[in-house]
Amino acid sequence: MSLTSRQLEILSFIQEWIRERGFPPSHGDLAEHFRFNRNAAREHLLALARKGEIELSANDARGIRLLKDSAPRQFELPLFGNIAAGAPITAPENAQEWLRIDPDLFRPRADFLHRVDGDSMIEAGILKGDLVGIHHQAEARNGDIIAACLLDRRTGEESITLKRYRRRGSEVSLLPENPRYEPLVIDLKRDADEQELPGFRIAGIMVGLFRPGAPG
Amino acid sequence: MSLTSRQLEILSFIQEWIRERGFPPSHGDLAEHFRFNRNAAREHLLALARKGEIELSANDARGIRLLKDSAPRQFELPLFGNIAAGAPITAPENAQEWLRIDPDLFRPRADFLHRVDGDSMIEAGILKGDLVGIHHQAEARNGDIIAACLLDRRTGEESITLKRYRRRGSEVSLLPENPRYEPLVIDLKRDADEQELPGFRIAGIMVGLFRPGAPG
DNA sequence: TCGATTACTGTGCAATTGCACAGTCCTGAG
DNA sequence: CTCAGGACTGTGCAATTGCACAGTAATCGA
Repeated sequence: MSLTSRQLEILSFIQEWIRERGFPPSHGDLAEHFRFNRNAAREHLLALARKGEIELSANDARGIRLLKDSAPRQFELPLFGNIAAGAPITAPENAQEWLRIDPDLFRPRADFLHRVDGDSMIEAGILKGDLVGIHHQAEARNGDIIAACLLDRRTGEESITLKRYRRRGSEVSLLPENPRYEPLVIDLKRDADEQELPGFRIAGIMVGLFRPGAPG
Repeated sequence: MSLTSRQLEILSFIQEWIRERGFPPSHGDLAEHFRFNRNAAREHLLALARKGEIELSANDARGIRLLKDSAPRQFELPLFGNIAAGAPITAPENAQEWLRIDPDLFRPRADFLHRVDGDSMIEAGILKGDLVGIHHQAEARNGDIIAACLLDRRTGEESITLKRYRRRGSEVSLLPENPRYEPLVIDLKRDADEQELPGFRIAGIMVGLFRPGAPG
């Protein structure tokens, strides 16, 4: 039995709440957040329990247990796809998958993983299919490997690409680590003004990688 | 600040309770189980919070969050050093460290991690300092990257090295992925007989890698 | 058109719950 | 000996909380 979109909203909120605080929300907490009646909260919980998503413990305050995916998210990282239209590309609810890798194994802490889809960074030891750990931050130093977020203004689609970062004045170069590829140069002044250029922002810096599987 | 034995009892009970039910116990639940007053429960919780074991959310029913890891070892991998004398090099009790990475993220499952200490595998995208995931198995196919276990018969020390495996008859070649290094060739027949040669066995095959930190 | 389901509002109650305050008993360090 | 801290008992209160019951409205397949 599948969930309605509203029920999925409620379930996601409960998961998020538990991850953040370590204990489930009460009926009142749900009602306050969604701005509905406490009884509406109760009925949603009953529906989620009926559909096997959660288990309710009768008469116990916050007596909610997540049945699916009950592992603590505290030690997991979200993996994001390459392209997002509309919603921000690195919003937790858009995660393709959650991998049980402790974010604190990276320095600084990783906020999400990104799958590398080409061989443009091969000389930095980053192969196609590798999952790179990214620490969310809007600025980078020269020489950092960054997850660059490029916006195609015609389609509204955002994509993430991994490149070495170099900035001179208002000119940003995104350098591949493979002689067969060309650097991408962006003029921040023009980028801010013109509509034809792809919008650019730094999604974060690379803080490590995970490779599931041996190389060829 | 360390816990008293009583406080440890209480903390263990809370961890167990959460694992079983998915939400923390109330003061009353603690009081009922330990057959003491509800206020005694509260004071124990305050003590645990003071000592940094838990975090309490004021006025929230069951507002307890565990701060230190209660993550099951199930989702962790041991990291082994390079050299072991005497005891088998990959015995869990000799682990340098346990890292929270789900062994099942690798295919096949990883049994331990090994830190790469040179650049002999650089062309396979494996850099110095990388942690490679190894699946325990005694045999390998040609082309597999293996963790080779070499025994120095004079000192009794075992060391692990990562190489690509190739076997022709009784001749095993351990091939680096770097033109500046030479292959290591072992004759299995002579290895079994003579005392001067280093003993060789396959500790396992590489099934992935983890790199904490960005490259240069 | 009917019934089922979803998604709510509104009210009320009894039990649960966190918390405050007042005490007791014991142990170990200064 | 004193004093602090741990480990409790006991009481009381206000807020929180789960839950029951009574409705409303919209949607949707039969």
